[in-house]
Amino acid sequence: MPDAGAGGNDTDGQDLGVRLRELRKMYGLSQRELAKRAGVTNGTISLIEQSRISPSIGSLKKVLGGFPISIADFLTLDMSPRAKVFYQAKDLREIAGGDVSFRLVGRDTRDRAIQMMHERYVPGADTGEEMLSHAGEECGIVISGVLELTVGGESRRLVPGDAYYFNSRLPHRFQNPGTVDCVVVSACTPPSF
Amino acid sequence: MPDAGAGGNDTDGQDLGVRLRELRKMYGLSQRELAKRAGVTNGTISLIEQSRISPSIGSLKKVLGGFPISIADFLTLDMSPRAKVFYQAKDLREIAGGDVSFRLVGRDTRDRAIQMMHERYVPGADTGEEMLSHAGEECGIVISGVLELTVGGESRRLVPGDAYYFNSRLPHRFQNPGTVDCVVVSACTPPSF
DNA sequence: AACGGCCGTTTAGTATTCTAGACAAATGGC
DNA sequence: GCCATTTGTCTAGAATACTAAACGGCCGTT
Repeated sequence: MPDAGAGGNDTDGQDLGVRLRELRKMYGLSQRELAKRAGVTNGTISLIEQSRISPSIGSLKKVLGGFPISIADFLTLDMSPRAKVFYQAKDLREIAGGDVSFRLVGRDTRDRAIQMMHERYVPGADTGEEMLSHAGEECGIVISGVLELTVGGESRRLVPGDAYYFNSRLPHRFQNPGTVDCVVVSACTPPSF
Repeated sequence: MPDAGAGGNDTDGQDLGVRLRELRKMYGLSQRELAKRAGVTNGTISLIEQSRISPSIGSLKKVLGGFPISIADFLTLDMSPRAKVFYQAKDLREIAGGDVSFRLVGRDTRDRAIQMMHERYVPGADTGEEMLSHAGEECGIVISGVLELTVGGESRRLVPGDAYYFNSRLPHRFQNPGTVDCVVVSACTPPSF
């Protein structure tokens, strides 16, 4: 009887099986539905979710092929229920070390992997509502103008100095409801847009 | 005889085996040395590197435990021989889409995961030479002052407008050789510092 | 040449994963 | 209540990963 000793429960990161189960339920799929998509059997899904086996890379890749997320993104996925999304200007953290000082968005920056850009939204700009695409995180600071941001159903109007941080898997939408350009310094993971 | 069909060669990303081999050689280890560190046998390493088997998550985790890199970082690792490191100011790419326009550092931004900060180096500042730590990427733009940057033995003096992009596994060092503060907008992956 | 040592590869056997199918519990119609 | 579906779990057998030990190749020394 294969125990959890060999590789059943992850020693360093989270439990792989539990995360798969959560991810599957987030997509509202049954084990059999996912199995069919992924090209494996339902039993395999069950065993993995129970952490009774340590799937091969090939199998895990097949399974994760069932929904739009890469294997690396899955392994680094943060399953915390509801991370902070919106930040007031005063929430921006000012860090001052010995010789080096800097400002950064968000408080707990560990386990985050992002890329920053300098964006400009003309009045009336709208990115639409799509894009669950493959995982990733997005954050940014409003420099000038007004930005209407909708994330996972929750909507906010951000003014200069305000910032945001959310997981790209959540449906999101950017709009400029104002009459002047909206400048945002933003950042996101690989696929960008 | 197990063929490469089941999961030997990766269908989407790069070849996992080749990457492991390259990574191992970058650290100057033999298969047996790595096997001993990782707690597996040399044969396993050989088979994986030849892509004749698709290792289990547990095994791959053990193997990668041999050197300081996480499994997720390994899977997203860019193995291109010598990616561009230094960028002239004119090399910064200005992207202008329909409603959105932005400037970003580096040309091929796919498969990059970074986080940006606003740094200030006082005259004489020096980060030292350590920090291979766990993987990651670093990039940045010099805003004002002069930044002396050494990456993998190669050294450059960057002035305002210049930028850099390199893999954190390479030994690197930041210095301010000037008499005034040096301001840099930089970005890097999780561990930050 | 012959030896010892280290290298990557390969092979036979064991351990594990994965499949196909059966099982019990929960759900929804009628 | 009863049937039909669907759910997650479990079991026997096939397929695969992993181990332990060998093999041939290469280099430096004697």
